[in-house]
Amino acid sequence: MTSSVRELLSRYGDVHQLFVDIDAATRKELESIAIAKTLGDGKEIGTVGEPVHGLYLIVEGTARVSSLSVDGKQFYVGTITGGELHGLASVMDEKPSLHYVRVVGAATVVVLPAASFRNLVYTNRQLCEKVIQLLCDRVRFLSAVSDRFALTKPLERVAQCLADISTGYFSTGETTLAEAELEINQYDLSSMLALSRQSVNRSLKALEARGLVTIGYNRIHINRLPQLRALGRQGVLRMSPGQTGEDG
Amino acid sequence: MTSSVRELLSRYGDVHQLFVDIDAATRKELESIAIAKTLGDGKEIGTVGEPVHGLYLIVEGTARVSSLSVDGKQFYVGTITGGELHGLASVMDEKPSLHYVRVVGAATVVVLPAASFRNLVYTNRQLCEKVIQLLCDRVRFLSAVSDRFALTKPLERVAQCLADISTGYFSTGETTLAEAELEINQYDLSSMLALSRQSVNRSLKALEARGLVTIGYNRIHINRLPQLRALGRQGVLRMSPGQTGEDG
DNA sequence: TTCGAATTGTCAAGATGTTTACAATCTCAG
DNA sequence: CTGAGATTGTAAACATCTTGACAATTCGAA
Repeated sequence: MTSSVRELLSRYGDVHQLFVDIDAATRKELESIAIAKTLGDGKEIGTVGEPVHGLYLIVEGTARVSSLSVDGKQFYVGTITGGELHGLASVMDEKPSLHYVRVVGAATVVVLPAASFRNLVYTNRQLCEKVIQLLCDRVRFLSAVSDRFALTKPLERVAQCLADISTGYFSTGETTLAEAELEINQYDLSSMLALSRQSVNRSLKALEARGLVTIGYNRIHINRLPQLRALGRQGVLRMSPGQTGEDG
Repeated sequence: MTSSVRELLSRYGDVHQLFVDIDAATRKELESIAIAKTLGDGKEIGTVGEPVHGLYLIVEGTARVSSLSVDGKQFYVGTITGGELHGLASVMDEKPSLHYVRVVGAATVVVLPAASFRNLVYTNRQLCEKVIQLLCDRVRFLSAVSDRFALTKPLERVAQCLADISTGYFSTGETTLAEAELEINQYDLSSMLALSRQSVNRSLKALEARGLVTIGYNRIHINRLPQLRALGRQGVLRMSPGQTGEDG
């Protein structure tokens, strides 16, 4: 079991920030408390209002994150995939999970049991710094999400949201890539933006007309991430003559 | 100077969670790096995009927190007053401030310089636990803010927002009070809800008609916090016969 | 007390998003 | 290859929010 964990962590370890630039001893400690699991489709690794068992690191596969809204409807928050975490805040403050997190298809995860992980964090400065850094990242990300709702026009909201997703939803977001391929359908997008699917479609069409994105089936290709982000930030993007609709 | 800090912290120290339940030694360490300042009206203690000087603890007075939106307009985020902090995430991750924070009137603050504070945090387990706890609180709070925007109907959004403010915007929020007095005008409220002032007014009137709030000049009195919160959570609140409009 | 700026209360017109409905397209299992 | 289900594309009717305009109220300063 433990050997399997080590194998998994060494194979995918550097994918997550938590394991980057830590010394061998710390890594060994993490490995010693970690438990590898294979989870089937639909398995919930987090339920709103209930405590989490530990910090989940998705190694392979994906998990869908959603939140509860009025009248019990769930709305889409995001998808975590290989190298991403769930449950850090809940593990550290011992309070209930903020989201529903459900495995889609199947997933291989590494679980760091809550109590053991907390102990490690508070006795290992490296890890402690990592955790604080990750929580700060989360604060900044969530701050950006609320700011997005100040964008009252659907077009800007959609643009900003796509840009955020492209940059990496649960990561620090220092990417400078110009393109990205998002696996998301328009319904999910609408539910995370508090817009109707039709409005999202309209906005997407407008973005496509400007050559910023290309709409696919269950996917959206981002052609010009910087411009997309600028659209969200600065309101209406005025195209300079000559960069009109040369999308591939 | 330092004596003034100690005096201030001992007078208001327990107001903030950061100073609750810490031993004398830790407190002394905090006091030794702290700097007391009196800031005049309009003084900015945080500017979006610029690094923060340190962790600010408001001792007396208030500071207005706002954020930048499209086309440079600022929108209201909240007000921090006695016993509340600004700049924790920025101090810990050494990244720019997330908000504009401007003193209103005048304020007495205690500043914990960024580098010294970080050092202290990483060498003092008690403080470290506090900081992680506070960051988790922030994550939960911001999570609630984004969730609020999933409430598409103005009435629910307004209700939820008022409830959040009443519970204490920058605190953990375990209050069980039924009433509260909010010093906020309808314009600020509209800007934090991404609604027009007129819509907010309409919703407030509706809430007042149900006896949940009482509208004042630059203030809103919360008569029934639990019901207000329930309204946000459960959609439409159906009144049981007999509890109609007996507001003061 | 009085004046003036700020805030709140309302209303009609216009803009915009949602709803409802249905067609077109895509994907995947059989 | 085919058919069913899921997803995307569109349009009209409807609901609702915003805008703009102005009156009423409140509070503080003169």
